[in-house]
Amino acid sequence: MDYKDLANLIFPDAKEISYYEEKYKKRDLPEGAIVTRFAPSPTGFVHLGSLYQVVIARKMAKQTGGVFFLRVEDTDQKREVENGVTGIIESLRDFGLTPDEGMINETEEIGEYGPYKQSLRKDIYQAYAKHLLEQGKAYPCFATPEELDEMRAKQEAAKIRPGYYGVWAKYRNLTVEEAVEKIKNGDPYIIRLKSPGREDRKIKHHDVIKGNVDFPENDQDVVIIKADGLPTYHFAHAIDDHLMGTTHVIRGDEWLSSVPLHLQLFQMLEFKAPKYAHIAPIMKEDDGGKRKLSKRKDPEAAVSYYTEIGVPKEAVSEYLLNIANSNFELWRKQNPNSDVSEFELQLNKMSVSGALFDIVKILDIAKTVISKYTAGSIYEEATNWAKTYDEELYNLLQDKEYALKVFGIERGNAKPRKDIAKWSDVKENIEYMYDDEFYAKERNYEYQKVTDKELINKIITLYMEKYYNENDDKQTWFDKIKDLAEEVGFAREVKEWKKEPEKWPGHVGDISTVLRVALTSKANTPDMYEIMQVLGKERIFRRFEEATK
RNA sequence: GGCCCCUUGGUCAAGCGGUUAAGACGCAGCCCUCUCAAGGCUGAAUCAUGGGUUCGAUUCCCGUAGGGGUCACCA
Repeated sequence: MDYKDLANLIFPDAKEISYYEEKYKKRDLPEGAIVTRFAPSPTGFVHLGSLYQVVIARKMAKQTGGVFFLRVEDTDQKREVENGVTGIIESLRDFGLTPDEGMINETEEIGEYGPYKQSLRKDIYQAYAKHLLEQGKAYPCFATPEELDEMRAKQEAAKIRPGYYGVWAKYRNLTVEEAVEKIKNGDPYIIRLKSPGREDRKIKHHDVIKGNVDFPENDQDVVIIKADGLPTYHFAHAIDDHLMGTTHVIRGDEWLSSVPLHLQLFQMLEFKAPKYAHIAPIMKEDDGGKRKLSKRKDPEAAVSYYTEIGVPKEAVSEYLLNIANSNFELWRKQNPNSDVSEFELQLNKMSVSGALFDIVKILDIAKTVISKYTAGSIYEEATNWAKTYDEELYNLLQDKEYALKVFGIERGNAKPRKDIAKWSDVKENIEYMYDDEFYAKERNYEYQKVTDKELINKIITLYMEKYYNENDDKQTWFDKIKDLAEEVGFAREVKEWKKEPEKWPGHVGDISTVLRVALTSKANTPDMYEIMQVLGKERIFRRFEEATK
């Protein structure tokens, strides 16, 4: 009896690996094309850190004419969540990050290298496991969980390196006969790699992001096929990324320490190893210290958070790109209107240590992004957001023609307004432009500098009776406010007043503030002339009359 | 604890043996023919620490401290 007999006993139906090697042809791609992937567990949850990886992986593929695919890693049934795959795909779509191939919903997929769901690839993994068994590069291990616990306890007590390796690898050197007997006897087992590594030898690894990193060789006989017949992550990674033609494995740096194992696996399977790029995690300040952004503790760790508060998807992507390559910011400044696809991302320029997450900066980017939208796209996006998240706003926006006028205030010019960072800001930004809302709410007329009610009423009345003309252009309009200021004894020009502030009780700005507050019940608003244009004479006068009561 | 990685202003960071140590967010002040949001200008603020190497270290080497990751039949 030899290894072949053992292999046949364990996996009698597995195909030859040549079958798969031929089935999955080398990808026909241009020179330098990069193939990347996103390989989540189907939990339905997408972490900001995962989105970060996706932004980077997809961008690298796109900018080199390569492929970015989605593979579902569901080899751990405990992690599975109902409709988890759909949840992930939808989250990615919300950010405009659709994969070129892979799963497209819970059950369907596109692409020539499938199945893209690991649980459906069981026969593939078993074929390769059989191949290793045949060569004596893997073996069945009969250790029970209790046995392993006991071993670990002993190792811990003796303060030696824990794990299944060397002399501790109890079933490593069983003869084929002994193994066969145990199997025939019905003893449960899993398949382990027979690691040829030695802990006292170093391997050199060049990581695309981390640079040169030296590790001891892997000498652990890791599990490659579990009791349920499914592979462990490590084994699946090697098989899948080989067969699917991944050129660059871009993943979180919690995987960095598995590199020696992975490299060993590729070598033992006689595969060409991919390049690895290990991304530093996005961190969060936690009383003085840093820690990874946490799914449980931090709402902003979930990408759905940004969709919910209505941060535009480009803003999130740009922020992430900015963390990835800080020269992105400079590029954006020089190319304010270029598409991000024109920016060339460089993996080797990425930071090796984790950046603290900065929501303020994300919102700043969002403001700039939104400021470039036309009134029309703001209307579309805000309405779309409001439909699911804010019914009141959605109702306000029903009169599209009017909403467009409101959103058009100080927009579409060279220096557009920059006051909306997220769609959830919109309502309070435009509410006062709607009469129903305006009159329904309690109005606090805080006139700032001018406090005398008589004078306030005089200013408003004078303005209505003597100065307001709906046909005035902006210059004339403002000149008239100056005239009004003069008439009530205020300075015409702010500058003049600043030179000799004791000469007048106030300046034209104070007068226009009175009008602004009377009109909107707010001390700060966008350009008052444009607001008045949108409101129209009748509504303006009604508001003024209301204010003088 | 073993192994691996990291350390420039409050934050993101450029830098790669000689620089007045970029830039952005935030903060403060000023300016901008009405207030805001912007925009412009100005300012405060950084090389963890101790040793080397060198004519010269933020930059190279070693130690220390601090931080992060990892040590599963989870990914």
